Amino acid sequence: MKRRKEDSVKQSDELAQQILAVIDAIPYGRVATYGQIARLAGLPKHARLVGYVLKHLDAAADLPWHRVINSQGKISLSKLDENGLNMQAQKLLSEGIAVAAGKIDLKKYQWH
DNA sequence: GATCAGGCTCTAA
DNA sequence: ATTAGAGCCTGAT
Repeated sequence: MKRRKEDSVKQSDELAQQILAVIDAIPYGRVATYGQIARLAGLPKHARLVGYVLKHLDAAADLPWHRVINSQGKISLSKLDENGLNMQAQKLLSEGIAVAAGKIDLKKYQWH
């Protein structure tokens, strides 16, 4: 992360902003992959950063982080609720997105 | 600065 | 279809 001095400050902040903006734009009933989000945000190779940002900055924001999955259509997190079920999968299911064995059919639900 | 780790991705086996 | 290894980049120590 070394850039021109003028950018260095807002750089990281903007990256997060862009990422969040893209995620926020994911429509109901649709999902997107980390890589896709990174690309749309203008960050072709920062798929991991997307995950990182979400993990740390989702609490207060009302972002549909559950609509973000990896390129294989799987859920990477293993956050479980009191019933031992995957929270993300539940949110997706309640939006009408089919989740079979932790996997989602990208052909049908991926956002373009 | 040098190092490490991470909700990833791509390709090959 | 699943797994393993290498690549990429950033934020945190």
